[in-house]
Amino acid sequence: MTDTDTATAPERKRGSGVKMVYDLLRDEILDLVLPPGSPIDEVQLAERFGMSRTPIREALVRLSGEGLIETLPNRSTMVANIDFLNLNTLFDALVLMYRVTTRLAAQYHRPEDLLIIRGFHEDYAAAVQSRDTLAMIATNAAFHAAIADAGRNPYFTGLFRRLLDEARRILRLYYQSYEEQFPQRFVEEHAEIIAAIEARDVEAADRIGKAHAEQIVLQVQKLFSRNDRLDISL
Amino acid sequence: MTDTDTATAPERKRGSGVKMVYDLLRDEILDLVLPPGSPIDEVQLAERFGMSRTPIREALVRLSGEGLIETLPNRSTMVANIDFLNLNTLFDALVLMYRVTTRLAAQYHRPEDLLIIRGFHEDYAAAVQSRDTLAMIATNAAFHAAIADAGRNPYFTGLFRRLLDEARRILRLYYQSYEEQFPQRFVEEHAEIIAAIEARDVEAADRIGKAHAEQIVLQVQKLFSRNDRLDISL
DNA sequence: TGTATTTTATTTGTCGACAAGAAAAATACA
DNA sequence: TGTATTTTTCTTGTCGACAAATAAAATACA
Repeated sequence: MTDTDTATAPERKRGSGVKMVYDLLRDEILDLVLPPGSPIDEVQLAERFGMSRTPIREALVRLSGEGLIETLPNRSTMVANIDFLNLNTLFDALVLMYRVTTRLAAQYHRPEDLLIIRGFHEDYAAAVQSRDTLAMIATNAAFHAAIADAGRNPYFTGLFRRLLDEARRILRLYYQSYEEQFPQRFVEEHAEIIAAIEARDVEAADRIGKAHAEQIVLQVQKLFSRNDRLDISL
Repeated sequence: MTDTDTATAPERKRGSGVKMVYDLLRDEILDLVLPPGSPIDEVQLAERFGMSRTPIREALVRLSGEGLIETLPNRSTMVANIDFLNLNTLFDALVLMYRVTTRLAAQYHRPEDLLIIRGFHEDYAAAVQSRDTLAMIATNAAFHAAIADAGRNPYFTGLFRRLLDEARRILRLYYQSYEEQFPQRFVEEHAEIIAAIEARDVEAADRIGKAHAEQIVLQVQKLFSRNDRLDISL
């Protein structure tokens, strides 16, 4: 938007353009800076980043592969909509992956994994402390992704990351409406999860992971049912 | 390879090139026509399909997003290797997804889903009858993907499809070495799965799905342990 | 005024060309 | 002969331009 965007990029390394565009667009989509349905203009992006349409296009193909943007043949491309009618399928998948990844982490984690997990745990706690909503959402996702990594199953990790991404967008909506509700509780639950993993207590990890996930799902569902009622009454 | 490839494509619709290349490469990769590690040359593909490198490139980006090809920056592109050391993670994920998708299908399927599922079931039986290995592998994957579709959870379906793809490559190896062993048994198990789904018996679907998956995994594992011993003894 | 048809405008998909990067080949040097 | 350095070759990443496809605007017609 400012002229610094075009000015500050006279030279850049050869393969770095796509990644830069991909990362930035992804963050903007997940943080709802680009809300669902926003049109995406290749030419505009090309001008903004000071590069040709080719690398932009590659980044868009990547994002489309992950379902973050939708593309009408020969016509517009836009940020993927959130399918509110089928949120339950997202929640089902999230709960199962929470359980499975926490379980596997308890089984297969190595000492160095715990350092990383604890790092994100502290980041999340700090974000809660400073009431930084966006940081809370992002570090929460990073925390659980780190746990999944410790479980060492790339297939589960891959799906879980996608689910957490989608959840990021929904949580963003959530925290837009009702701020500062119960994140402290999540901090404590995260600590319990870490303890179960460290103790290699698979069943406890499963149980706590499931409870944690269902806790979140329940709260979000409550929010949406409230919103639904509002929508109807208006 | 033959000159018909370049001759037969003077005109083609606008957005169809990528899909054509994508579909064909995908099949060739999954059927091991292009074995793991095969180099992929953009220019060569462009000549073969009679188009420029741009649509080829887009198809490759897509395939890379699904993990079917690996790409070294500024250097070669090749068919993704099979990670034999971590096959257990694939099997873990497969067994879980077999269970989950069969379960959901028992819960949420509609009458028309059963028609599709039965269709693939018969295709598979026919392939077994005619001892067409490649068709067996492909229709088996299609059968289970159809069940997943009937479960109506796009996240699970997406992961399951990826897993079935990867499994297709492994089964291809398997049937290359030891032909015609026990596919008839699978036909019967498939029939049992359909029955459980139709009866909406969730627990039975889960149980049979799990048993079916573990059956396959066990056989494949047996094969590979046999191969390992061979490798060592040579 | 309302609808059908043509024209324009905008955006995408594809192309051919060129330059950067990395490996392989060739050369220089001990 | 063996190693280091330069040169060449080959492949990829990026660019600017053009044509096809579609939507929007303009026009014709009732």
